[in-house]
Amino acid sequence: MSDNIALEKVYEPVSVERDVTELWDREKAFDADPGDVGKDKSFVVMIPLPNVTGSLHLGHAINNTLQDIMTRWHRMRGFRALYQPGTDHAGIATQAVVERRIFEEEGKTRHDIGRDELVRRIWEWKKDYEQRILGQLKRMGCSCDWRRVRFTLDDKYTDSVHETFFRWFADGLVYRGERLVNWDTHLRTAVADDEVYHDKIQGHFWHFKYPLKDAPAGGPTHLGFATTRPETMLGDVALAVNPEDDRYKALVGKTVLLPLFDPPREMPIIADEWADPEKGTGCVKITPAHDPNDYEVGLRNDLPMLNIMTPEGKVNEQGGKYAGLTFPEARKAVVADMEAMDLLEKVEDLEVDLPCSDRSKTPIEPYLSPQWFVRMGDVAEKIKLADGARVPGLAQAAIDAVDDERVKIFPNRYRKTYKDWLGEKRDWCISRQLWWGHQIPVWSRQMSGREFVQWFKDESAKPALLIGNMCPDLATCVVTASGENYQIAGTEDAYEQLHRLDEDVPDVDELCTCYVCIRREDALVPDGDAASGETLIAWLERNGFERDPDVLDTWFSSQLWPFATLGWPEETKDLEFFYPGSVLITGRDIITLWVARMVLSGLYLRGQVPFDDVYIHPKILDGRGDTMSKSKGNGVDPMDIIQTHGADALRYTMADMCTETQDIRMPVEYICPHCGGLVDQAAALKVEAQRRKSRGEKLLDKLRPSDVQRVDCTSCQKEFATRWAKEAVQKELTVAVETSDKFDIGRNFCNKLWNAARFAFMNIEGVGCEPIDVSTLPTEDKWILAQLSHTSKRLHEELGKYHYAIAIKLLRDFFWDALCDWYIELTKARMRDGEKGAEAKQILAFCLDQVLRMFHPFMPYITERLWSQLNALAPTRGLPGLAEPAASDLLVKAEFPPAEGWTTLADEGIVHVFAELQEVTRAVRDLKNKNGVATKDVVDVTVIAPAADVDALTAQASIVQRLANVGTMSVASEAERPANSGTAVVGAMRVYVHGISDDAKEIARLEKEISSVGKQIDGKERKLANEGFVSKASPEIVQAERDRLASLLDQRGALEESLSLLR
RNA sequence: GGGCGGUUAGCUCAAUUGGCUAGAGCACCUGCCUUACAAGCAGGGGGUUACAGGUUCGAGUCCUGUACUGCCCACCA
Repeated sequence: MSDNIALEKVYEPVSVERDVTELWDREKAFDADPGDVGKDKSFVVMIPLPNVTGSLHLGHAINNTLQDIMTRWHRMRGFRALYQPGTDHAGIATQAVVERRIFEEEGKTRHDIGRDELVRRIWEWKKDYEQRILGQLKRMGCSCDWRRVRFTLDDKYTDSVHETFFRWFADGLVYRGERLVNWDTHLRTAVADDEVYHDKIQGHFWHFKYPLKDAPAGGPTHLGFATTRPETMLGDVALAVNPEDDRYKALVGKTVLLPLFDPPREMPIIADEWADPEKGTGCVKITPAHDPNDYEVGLRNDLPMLNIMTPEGKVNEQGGKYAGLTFPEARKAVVADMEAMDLLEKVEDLEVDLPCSDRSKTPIEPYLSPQWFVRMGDVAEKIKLADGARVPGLAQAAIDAVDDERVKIFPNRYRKTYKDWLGEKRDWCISRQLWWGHQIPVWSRQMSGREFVQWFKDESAKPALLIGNMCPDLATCVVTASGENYQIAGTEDAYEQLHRLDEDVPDVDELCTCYVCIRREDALVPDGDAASGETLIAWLERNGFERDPDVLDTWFSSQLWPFATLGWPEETKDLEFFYPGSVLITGRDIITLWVARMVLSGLYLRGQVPFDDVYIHPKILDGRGDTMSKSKGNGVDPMDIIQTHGADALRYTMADMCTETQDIRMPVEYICPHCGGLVDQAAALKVEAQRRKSRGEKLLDKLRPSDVQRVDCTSCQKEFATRWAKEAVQKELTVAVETSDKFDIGRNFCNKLWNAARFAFMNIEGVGCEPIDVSTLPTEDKWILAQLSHTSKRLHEELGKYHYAIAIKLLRDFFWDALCDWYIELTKARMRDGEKGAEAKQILAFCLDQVLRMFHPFMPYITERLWSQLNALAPTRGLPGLAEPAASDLLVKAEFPPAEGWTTLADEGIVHVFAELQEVTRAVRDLKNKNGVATKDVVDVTVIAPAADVDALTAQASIVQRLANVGTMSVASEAERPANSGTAVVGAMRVYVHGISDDAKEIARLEKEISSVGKQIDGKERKLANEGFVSKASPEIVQAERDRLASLLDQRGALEESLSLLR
């Protein structure tokens, strides 16, 4: 071995990853700069921005690995590839985490410390976790352009958010509405549907009746109904029956009395489809302000929306004598009072679903509260997109984009998820009663309609000037005024509308709220007196306007990710070149929340879809089949895997397991810090569950990994801590690293690649780059080159379809099976022979060159390291005139093997010839093995083959000789079986391995094989005797079956002949 | 409740429009420390494709139903 081949015998990822990272940093390898539109090709992957709530787990690792594979692949294909990094502020999630922590450590709530202080604390948290996340991404080898890191709350990003809000506001797509929201009475905030989970609890089903007013003679005096939530009866405004229900038809329009009030509240009996005649009495109470279905009924029937709840979850002044009670107290009181009035008929036990807030774990209440919404449905006069196209509505625009395949979704089945959800066209509630996020850029003030008009018309009042002077730059603000009878909105014609107002304002004394939406926080009052330099915001606040305290839903900002990161709303070079992007790679859970919204906002704001493809990848599950998540505490830190197996092994394994249909199960093990033994996490959970049971604890749910703090090592019996343990426990016991033996696959593979390269390096130093005549090459050379070409072509095909697992398997098979196990083994002897070895060395160098290029997107570190070694030892590589890949100092920027393969090398015929030789080789090896002959022992072989093949086989004999340790191999069309030979039949050939068997053994073996072949023959004969098969199956299939039968018959003939000779 | 998946070797997964003897890796068995690699090499055993029907010359693959199981969405007066 030459001195400059200083590679360790075993691949050590730690130092290699460190060195290669330095190299890439130094060379600015991932910097993506815009090129010439139309001339240069762009490839853009936007990272699905991780939340700064916590650090990344393996679920992110697969996501980012798959993104990086695509990015690196395209970069090597000559695209200007941008992999955009960044993080999400993740509103509710982050605020909740920090709040919880503050409460645990200091016993203070957010109200104790105040808005500014809480936000400051969250920024600190963010700084910490953003750094950790970016560090994790770097260590995983993600080739992001690190100069471009963005955060959804940074200043420039906030400009994009305001711009979007402003445009939607101006177009009337953002509106203020009273809506039922999921109200968290503990956090005093609305939470999104997806932040609500449902608990099953044991509840009751109360059957009550309300008395009828003016009950018809002889008719019913009361109307029965049932409820699981009696306290909401305080908000009842009607009873509903089904219009088709004959029992109640006569009562529709009559009045019932709600006797909990004094005097009793009178309510109509209405007909509405919501009432199901099959359920209960067929009569249902309607509480529009506290139930989503009743809300719809209320809208349809023009019922009052009677809110009976305070934000804290108590009964408000609408609740009469119940005001001030909490909802549970009100429930008891209502039931008691109804019972006292003899209006309670019966109580059933019923398991009811209780919606709970994911954040505070307390029950949520449907609550009527003012919120901001984005209109998703179709609008009357169509929406104008940024490119001028008109669409019926935002949701429809996004549906159309998938329908006509401007956006292609892989796998195809997820189109349905996307379209079904958008098809509902539900308006999007974008306001959140939180402190962490983009505060809504709207200031408001109450005033009378008269005052409003006066105020705007007053030339000395700034907003009037704003509107009047500002037409060219209306950009800065839009004013809408909403009252019962009028509404001003829009930009160009707002001024006109305003002036029309004084003529026909119907009720100018009515109070209205004036909302002013600010486009940019730093916008100045354009009053011709610019020297004052007062900002609009300051001006508004000086004039009694107050900013909306709410912040925007976190998805409002993340939907802008594909262009906000590129400088939008400024028309930057980046935006021009890198938008639209190429592919979005993400998990299936955010197809609706994120993907759909990026498409619709991309269309609206840019006139183009944000990406061509969407690839949805499998989920990583733990050993029990649960998805990995922070809240379950079963997420494994990729750093743990990188520490135990290396980043490339992590990536290799992820790609290898990434199939089309199947989620990825990842059993987790702790590595005992004392003895290094592995302890199964699932088993540790069982032990913990037992421990708790024996302590008399009741376990409602199965335990989560985060519930386990201490584990006894099953090998050394010593105790260790998990990463979920309290700090004191972590200090007392040592914390165990988590791992999974799944990653052994990747680690083993890296080691193989490492060692194959070491072998090559020992042989190829200074190898030339001479013209080669393929036709005169030895069979194995032609074969490996044909396989290489084929592999390159197939690799492109599969990666193009996002078939990661198939792609990496192709590569693996080429490298390990073909190159290592056959080609290198075959050429070892040649390599040592200076003269004859030259060609083999050149081909080996070329193959290694190609293998490293093809593997690089999957395993960037190890391949980059080996690449520099290869460059040092054999700087010129290729087959002149046939295959001449461009040289490159850095593999990360090297040219990828061609999409069509190396067509000059694609000799399909040789592949079949070689396959036969492999069969013979295996047969000899098998016979030796079965007869207890050591692999290295040399044996003689006789092959009996059809006369036509004898010459060719004789010529190729050396392949079998070299690989199966064969001394002499004689090939003939006829020969006697040498005494004590082991016999095998391969196709039309008979293989005798001399002197390794005895007749008795051989007879038994042959009989067994004849019977096995016989079974196959029977099957084939039956099939071919079948009229239907022969007449209906395609001719090629039938012919193939005939050929196969013929060869089986030959084989049996040969076996039987051998057998009879033995006897 | 609606939708989308899954159920194939002991384990984790493949199997391109229905068509060679249903394939890999891990684990297991046998033999090898053969000068790149024992994280390796050479061989081997192991499957009534969840169950029940149906379509077809032919079904892991298509259809119907059942049973588990996972995810997404909606909702339960």
